[in-house]
Parts: sequence; structure tokens; C-alpha cells
Amino acid sequence: MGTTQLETVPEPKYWHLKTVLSEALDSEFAVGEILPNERDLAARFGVARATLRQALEQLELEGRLQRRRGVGTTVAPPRVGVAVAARHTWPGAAGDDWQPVDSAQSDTVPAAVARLLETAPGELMHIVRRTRVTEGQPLAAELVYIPAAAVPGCAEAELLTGPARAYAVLRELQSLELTGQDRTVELGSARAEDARQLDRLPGAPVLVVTTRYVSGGRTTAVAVSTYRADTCRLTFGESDAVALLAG
Amino acid sequence: MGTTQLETVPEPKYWHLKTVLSEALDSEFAVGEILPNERDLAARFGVARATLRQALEQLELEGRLQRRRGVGTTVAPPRVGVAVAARHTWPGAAGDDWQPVDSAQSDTVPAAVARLLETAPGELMHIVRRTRVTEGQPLAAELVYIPAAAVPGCAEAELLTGPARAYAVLRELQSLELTGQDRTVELGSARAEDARQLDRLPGAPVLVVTTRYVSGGRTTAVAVSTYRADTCRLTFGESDAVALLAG
DNA sequence: CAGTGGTCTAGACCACCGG
DNA sequence: CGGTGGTCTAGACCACTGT
Repeated sequence: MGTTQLETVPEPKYWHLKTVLSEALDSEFAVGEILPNERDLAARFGVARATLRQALEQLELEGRLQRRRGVGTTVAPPRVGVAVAARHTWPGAAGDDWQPVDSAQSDTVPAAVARLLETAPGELMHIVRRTRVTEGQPLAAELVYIPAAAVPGCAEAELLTGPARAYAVLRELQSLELTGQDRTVELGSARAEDARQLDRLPGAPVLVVTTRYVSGGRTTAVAVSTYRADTCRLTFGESDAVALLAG
Repeated sequence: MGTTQLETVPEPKYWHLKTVLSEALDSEFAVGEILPNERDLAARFGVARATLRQALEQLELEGRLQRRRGVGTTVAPPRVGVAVAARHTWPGAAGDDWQPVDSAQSDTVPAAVARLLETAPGELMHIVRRTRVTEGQPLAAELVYIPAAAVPGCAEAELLTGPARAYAVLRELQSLELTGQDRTVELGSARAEDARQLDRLPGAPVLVVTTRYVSGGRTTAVAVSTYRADTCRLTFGESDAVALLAG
């Protein structure tokens, strides 16, 4: 054959672009600094804006950049380590970093949650909403699902509103004995409501942590926490390892 | 108080499209079934192919779809639950699900790894490569970094190749006492090499699990495992909770 | 208001897979 | 080979942010 194919696999432009930009971020930009706008950057690299955006999207996914409509693209600080370990404590126990927002009742929950709770369709549930914030930045949003039958003592909580109502429901939960819990972590995209709470656009990538709380041999509560994937690094520490390093 | 929340916000087309498709997947398609191709789908919904693709990307990110170049788009099975808990065991201990691939020596490691290991630049390290597979599908790729100084007994492993060499290094590690470990989970995008191993394109979203192994008050090994984010749900179970449900 | 990132279009070509 | 998804272009308009 005349024109022999060179060994090189043609690297996509956006991939190469991402590499170049990544190195530039390391060497030429400080955290918080704003980059040139997308149209200028695209022109500078001789590509269409869509291609440039594909590279920026990757970098944002990796937590290197932060883009905000109407403002610009800035260099992101390193990801925040967020502890998710807190072994064997109910949501709302002393020392957890969540802030109750409100609580509501509903008889319809996501199918995945219903499956974990082994509830019948239409069973009444408390849904407690909480947020997790660090230095003014929202990190995560959470919904805690609790079958109303499991916490009969908080029926009068219905008279309360806002955080007070959320506290009342969680307090009732803490009177039960917690015998076990487990967690799953998976990738998801932010629902519209979560996105608003996390100061992101709908569909933004999030880490979804699902915690199942077991009491008396039965799943008594399920918490679905959605963390901003761009800014968070979940840490599952063990206190003994940490203690060793500190000592 | 009621914010009357008058009408607002035109929903982006791709977002609405994603919702419609998602419902169609639930009701009209079976797992493994192939969807119409992107050009037909776009025409059917009256949008440009790029817009349709934006919706498909979201659904793939959520693990609902699987797209393969030259083949088509298929309905993905539910995500696989992958146990990451295995408390306090060295990599390669009996019963773990990883398959050693090979091992090599290097004096340069990623900056993030060097920081965890507190190694000096240029210090010689073993790098063990492993994979995790379920039912023929690759789930994860892993690199285990071990300072050569920590495992002096496996100097002659250099004569071996492939899995045998990886086994030799890990066996040496297991002779040490493991006093602690901790983990972090974050979102990343697959490097070219990982992508090949995971049967995905470079840049595919992955869950990066970084495990730090502590022995004698010092970090003796760091494992960086990259899981396919589209197909994996990481589970951090506690045996007691599981036992309760089983019993 | 001007400027930013976000959405969308209607094309084109390429890399890959199966028959 | 034909058909698939992956990449890329050169535009356009929209939604949001700051001043």
C-alpha cells in the first residue's frame, strides 16, 4: 500500500486540548483566577467553541475548573475532603455536619427507596430535608426517608414548620436503637431541586450516597445524600488510622 | 410566606428529552434492547442530533444506557453493586476479587500518591497492576504503589514477569502488620490506559477510590482503583447489618 | 447595559463494528 | 461494505451576572 498508515492513533482535538489546558492551569494560573472567555480561548487554539467546551467540561468534571454563567470560568481550588464515615449514628445525632431544613409527609417515594425500606406502596413517610455547607459553599443536599409507622411519637410535629419540624422528626428517630447501617456510592446527575440547592445547573454530576439505617432487624430509615462531584472528595476514614498519624 | 412562584424557566430541550426517554426506557424497553439510532431518534423528536446526544449522555452517565461505537445504543442493566468494604486487609489477601496483572518498578509516581506516601522524589516504588472483573465485564482497574524500601524481601521478584511478579510483591506486603486504612472516593475521568482496560473511551467518567494502608504508624501502600462509573455502585457494607437482614 | 457561559442547529467527516 | 456512535465546525440565540 502506498500511503502507509502511521502508527499514531489520531488523538481527538478536545483531548489534546484538555491536556494542554491542564498543564497551563498547573503552571500559569492561580486558584480563583479567571480564564479568558470561551470565544477567545477557542480562537486562540484554532478550534470551534463547541470543541473547546468539550475540553472545559472534562476539566470541570475533574474539579479543575469552575464555570458560572454570566461570570466566567475560574480555576477551582482542590477538592474538599468530606467525611462520610460517622459510624453507627442516626442522622441528626450530635456532631454531624448537616443542617435540617424542613420536613414533609408523602405517600409516594422513589422506587429505589421503597425497595430498600420494604414499604408497601402508598405507605405514609416522613421526608426530612437537610443540607451540608462548608465555608458558605453548599456541598450536599439530603433527603431522609422515614416510615411514619416507625416514629409514631412525632405525629404532632405536623404543627411545626421548617427546621423545627425536621428536628422533631429526627429526635424521634434517635430514641430507637441503631443496630447497623451500610452505604452505597454512585454517580448521578442533579435533579432540578438538588441543583438549585447546590448552586449548580440541573444535570450536574453528583455523588449519590445512599445510607440504610437498620434498627431491630429492619430498615428504619434511608438517607439519600447528593454531593457536588466537582468540589467534593468523600472520605471514609477510620479513627484509628487517623489517630496513628496524629500521634 | 408562600412565594407565589409564578411561571418561569423554559426547560432545556435536552432535559425534557431526557425525561421523556427515561420514561420510555422504563415502560417500553427491555434490558439489552437496542434503541433506534441517533439520527432517527433526533428526527423523531424534531431536534438536532447534538441535542439528542446531550440527553443520551446524561442517561448514560446515570447508567441507564450503554453506547458502543459501530454497534448502537442499548438499554443498560441495573448497576452492579461492588463491595469496597473488606476491612483491614492488604491488597491481594485471600478472598478479594482482584486479579493481579503485572508489576513494575518506577521512580516517578503521581504527585497525589507521593504526598500520601510521604516519599522523597525519585524514591523507587513497586507498582502492581490489578483488574476486577464480573461476568466477563471489566469493572475496575487498579494501581498499587508500594515503596521498595517497605518490602525489601521481594527484590528477586524482578526476575518474574506478569501476574507471578505481582503476586510476589503483594505476598511480601502481607507479611507486614496492617494497623489501619482509610479511603476516599471522588469523580474522575479515565486516563487512556485505564479506559482501554475498562473497555471505554478515554475521558469516560470513573469513580476513583484511593486507599491508604497504614503499617507501623506509616503509610506503606496506596491503591488507586478506578471503577466504571456507568456500571458500578460502590457498596460500603458492614457485615453486622447484612447478617441481621440475612438472619 | 455588555459580556459571560448554556443551548441549539444543520450540516460534515472519522473510527469502529458487524455481516 | 453499510451503519453505528464519536468528533468537529460555524454559526445563532437565550439566560444569567455584574455594573
